[in-house]
Amino acid sequence: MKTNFIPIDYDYFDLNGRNFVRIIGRDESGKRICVVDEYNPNFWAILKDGLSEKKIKSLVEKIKKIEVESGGRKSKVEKVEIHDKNFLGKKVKALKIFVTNHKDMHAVADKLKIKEIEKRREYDIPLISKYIIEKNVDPLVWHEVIGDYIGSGEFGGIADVLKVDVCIKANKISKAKEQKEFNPRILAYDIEANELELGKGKVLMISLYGKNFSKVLTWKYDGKKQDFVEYFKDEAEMLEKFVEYVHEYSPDILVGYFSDGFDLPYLQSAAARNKIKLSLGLDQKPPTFTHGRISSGKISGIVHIDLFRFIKTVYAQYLQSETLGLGEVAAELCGEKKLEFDFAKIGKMNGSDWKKFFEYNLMDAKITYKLAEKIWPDMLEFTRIIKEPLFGISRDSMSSHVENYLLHNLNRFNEIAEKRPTHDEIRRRRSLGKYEGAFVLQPTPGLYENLVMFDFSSMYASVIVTYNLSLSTFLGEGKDEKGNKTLKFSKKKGFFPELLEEIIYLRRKYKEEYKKDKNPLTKARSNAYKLLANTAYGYQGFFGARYYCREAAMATSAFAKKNILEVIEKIKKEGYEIVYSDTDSIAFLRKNRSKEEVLNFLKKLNKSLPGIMELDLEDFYKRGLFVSKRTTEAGAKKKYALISENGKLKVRGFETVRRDWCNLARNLQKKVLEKILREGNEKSALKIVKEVIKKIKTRQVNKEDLIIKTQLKKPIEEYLSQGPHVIAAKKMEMRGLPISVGMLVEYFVGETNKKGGRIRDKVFLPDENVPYEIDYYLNNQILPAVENIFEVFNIKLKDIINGYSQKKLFT
DNA sequence: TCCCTACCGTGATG
DNA sequence: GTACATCACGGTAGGGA
Repeated sequence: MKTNFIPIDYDYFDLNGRNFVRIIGRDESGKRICVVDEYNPNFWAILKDGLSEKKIKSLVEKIKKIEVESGGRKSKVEKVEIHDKNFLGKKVKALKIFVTNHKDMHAVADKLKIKEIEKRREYDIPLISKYIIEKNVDPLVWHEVIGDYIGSGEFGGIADVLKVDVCIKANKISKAKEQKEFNPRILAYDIEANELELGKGKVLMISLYGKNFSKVLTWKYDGKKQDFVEYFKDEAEMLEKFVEYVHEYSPDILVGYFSDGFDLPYLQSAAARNKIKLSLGLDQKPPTFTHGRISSGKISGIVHIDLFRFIKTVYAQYLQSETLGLGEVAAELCGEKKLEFDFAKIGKMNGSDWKKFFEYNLMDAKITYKLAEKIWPDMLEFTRIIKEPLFGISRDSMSSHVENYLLHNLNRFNEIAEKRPTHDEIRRRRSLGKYEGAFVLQPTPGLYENLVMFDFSSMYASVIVTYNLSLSTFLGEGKDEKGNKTLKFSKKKGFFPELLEEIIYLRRKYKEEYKKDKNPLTKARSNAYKLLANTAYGYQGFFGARYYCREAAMATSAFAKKNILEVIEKIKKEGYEIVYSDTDSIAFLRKNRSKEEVLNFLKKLNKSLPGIMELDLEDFYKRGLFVSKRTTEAGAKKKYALISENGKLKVRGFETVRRDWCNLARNLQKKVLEKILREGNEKSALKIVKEVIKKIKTRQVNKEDLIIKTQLKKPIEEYLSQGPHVIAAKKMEMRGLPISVGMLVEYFVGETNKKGGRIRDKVFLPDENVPYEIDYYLNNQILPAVENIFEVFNIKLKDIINGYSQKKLFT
């Protein structure tokens, strides 16, 4: 038989000691399909230079005899092939060694620590990745499969157990001629429990939301029944119905928010307590959880996605949200609002409280669904570009994404993959310490007019490409004419810079396409390449990378610095005044020159840049404000505010954009900056400050504007320094409130009977009925937020706050 | 108890 | 352990006067 299908989930199983890949997908009519494919596990043995053919032949014969046995399974070397390959850009002779079972490759590799073999590689690459690389069965891409139906009892009875429409043993899989659109069936879920801690409480309700599908399941009968809720006799019955509904809906993707850390393990433990099986998998098996710092919940045949994890690694840097909670993220990305619910009520709820609770729970499932739909294009594009299955794509770190992209493209260079670093190697790399990073120019404080900002596009990536900086092109240390130490890199293009050049090229191409045709897919594609390009530099400096090269990372930042300093000199020579520069951007004064002149100059500059380095116009700005540091006269770096010609504000580094300052200070600072930038002077801004000072002194400020939020970054007992937020967290713990690493701790500074003293002795939780301390908010929040801004205009705000220089107020 | 400084810790920039 | 270095700044810890 022959059919088109799209691979969604990958797994493998053993039969008679051999590995078979099991792909779950859909065919073009939407039927769920299982494709079983053969895979012959293999790894590489790179031979020592200059072995004679005779020697190699006898070595091959020796290797062919290797057998290992572990856990009742026997594996042997099935086949050995001799290949001409590249390793880190160098030509090598290598043996491709096929082993019966993937799990025994380590054991076989261990037996090859012999003098003729220089290195053993690729036994540490997961089977599914190797399979995709070798057989080109790429995830979320349409394929044509030719094969035979799997009958009852065949392949370990796979067709009897799996809840799929068709089961096929593949004979040949190739790319489909036509790439149709693919819309996965997404089902979102969310649970509520009476205790947050795993294993402690019970699951009170479960909500499900999908296309034309909306359910709330519960076993709580308090008050009158709601017509949108399904009631069950107990928790166990509810859990069983949940499993049934999941199978009925038949999702490709089951999605939750923080569900790796909460919902799925909670359901699993509730099922265990009730002595039932949470048989969510297409093979009727319960979810499994990978070990690791954060465990990942895997459901066989259905891709379980914890949206929070994908958003955290891939999306977070582009979000304005101060936390990555479902409410804030969904509000920003899809304009969906969470409902309100007072969790303090749990335990003493009446009928209408329950109704609210059910609605709240369902709304969470609904906005999770909407969010999943919204970011589906990004997950799809990431999957197609990196070629790893969706399950990993939605959870992997950025370094893994870069690395997987490399691994899936090495074949084009006939390259054997480098191994993962060992623990010892990681320790060594980490012990090397920091190397010199970017250049930041110290600005002179002041209010400037008519600024121009240039910036390099994907600067570090284009430096890597331009100067060919990578592990495989690193030649070692050398000396320049003056005898200074240098790092040498070969002229011959390495695969890393070459792939990166392609990424940059594709990024530019898809960015243009997006400009012409603004749709979520072209945007997601362009964005994925941008992220890869931006992370490539960090990857080479990352201690856990296969292609770690500290020298390449050092050289990248050094060449970047050299280039930007040269451009700064050229801009100065042209007669402009430089105001600021950080890493890849330069701000300078246009003075009386026209924009055309500036743009022509930019063109001229670009012609002088090496390789693929490219300088862009970031924008023209009407005004810009730079302030001094708090304690010295020197200009502060990474702290400025600009207003563009169409009136848009760009605020960087100021307290306005820092979430660990109270809203009163942040909002006031923002208003002050805006007034000054719009009006070109400080007059009306000063008025606003005075009003706020008065409000504080007369206790007219709402407490919510005084709350300070700080993240708890580690368990409280690990803190050496008892800062205010640690004290607040301790207070919460004493009261039995849930605290966890990563949460935002909220507190305010209140009045106590002692004057002065430590802040931490005056920390109160938001609900404590204590008046706020006027002096603290004046001197530690408002003053520091605006003092330096007014100093630019020679106004001493300290005197005004303390009421010394009343005369000055009215000048 | 006051004052100074080193260090801790968070969260920003690019 | 989960891309990099650079920077600002509040607040505590801890020693000396």
